[in-house]
Amino acid sequence: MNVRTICLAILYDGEATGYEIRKLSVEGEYSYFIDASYGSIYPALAKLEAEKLVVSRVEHQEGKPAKKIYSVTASGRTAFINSLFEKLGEDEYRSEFLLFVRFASELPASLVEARLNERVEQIDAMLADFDKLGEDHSHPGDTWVIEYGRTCVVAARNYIQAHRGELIALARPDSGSAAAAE
Amino acid sequence: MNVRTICLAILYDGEATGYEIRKLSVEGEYSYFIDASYGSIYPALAKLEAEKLVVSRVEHQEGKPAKKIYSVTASGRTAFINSLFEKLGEDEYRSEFLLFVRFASELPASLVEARLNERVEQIDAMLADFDKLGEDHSHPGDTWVIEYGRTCVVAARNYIQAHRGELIALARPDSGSAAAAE
DNA sequence: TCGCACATGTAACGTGTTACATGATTAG
DNA sequence: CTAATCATGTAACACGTTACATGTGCGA
Repeated sequence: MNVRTICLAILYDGEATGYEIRKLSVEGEYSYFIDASYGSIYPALAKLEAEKLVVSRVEHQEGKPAKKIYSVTASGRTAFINSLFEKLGEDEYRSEFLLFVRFASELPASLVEARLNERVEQIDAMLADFDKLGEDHSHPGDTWVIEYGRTCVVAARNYIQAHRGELIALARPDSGSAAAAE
Repeated sequence: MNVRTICLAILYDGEATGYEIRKLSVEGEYSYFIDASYGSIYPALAKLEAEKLVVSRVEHQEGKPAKKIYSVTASGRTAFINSLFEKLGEDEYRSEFLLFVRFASELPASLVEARLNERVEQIDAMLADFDKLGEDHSHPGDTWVIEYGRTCVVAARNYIQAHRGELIALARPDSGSAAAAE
């Protein structure tokens, strides 16, 4: 799943500028698919325009830089939807957290405990984000996707809470008067 | 999480060749962290050796190409464990499946249903893999990681089964005598 | 007045993949 | 006889990130 596809997906729901697309991809509902930077979005949009899959119009604003507002063309819509008919690529999941966990036995118990706590906090923050995203679900499939995400994340949280003790027991006991990190 | 780190992690548990490291990263227990190709592993190993974090010895075999067996040095171990003390990078999850789902309302119900079925089958295959991996857990942290993975994947499977109807209802009704894909 | 939000874009760089080059043995 | 497994490595390429360049207005 490349930046190109994400641009088309976002524009499918309505026009947007490169600046807005990046925001959506980093903070918004699309942040669960990709994290794109300006350096990839602007060239992708330019290429898409050259291929006539999107068109742009410039809007001048007083006091702010001019905007270049993109929207999909009919052939852009067709191309995007057609791409969804093709065989899906596999999901990919990369986790530094799990690599850390795997080596818990080589690390001090206080560090393992601290990282486990951090992780639960991160999950709680994500859950709060999901709640906010769930409120304005402009796109019909959004709710399903958000609830799918929530379900997985809650399962992860429960697992951590239920099995944190086992992992800490595996870790190296803290020497002496370890009050340690929090 | 780069190839370099994965090489150190794998070698931490015992010596291996570049060929074996790739296999582990694609098929084995490390496939849940990364999918590395020869083109990235061999150069990474060479660089690691230049930095004295690993050493190699060549083993000649009759009938087969010579092997270059790598193992970590003391400073390699230290460097790896020290890197685990640093702030963890965030997990990243990319899913073409979820992008597909988001646009279910633009797609034929038969296609949506077929993809949902495929997905459940894929999850079942993963679950079977987890069972096999669970058998020989040489590393103490492995069991925890595998059970964490299993928990998340089972939650996803349950969600799909419980809410498949809603998604199919959202999709475009199949025209006419649609018996469609399976 | 300092830095942030708005807004677009490019150039250098990093990191990884795909395809190529090479070559023997073994199983179907 | 064909394909796969073992085994290492390089070169071309794709794709993306970081940092830079440029500039205004607004709130702390």
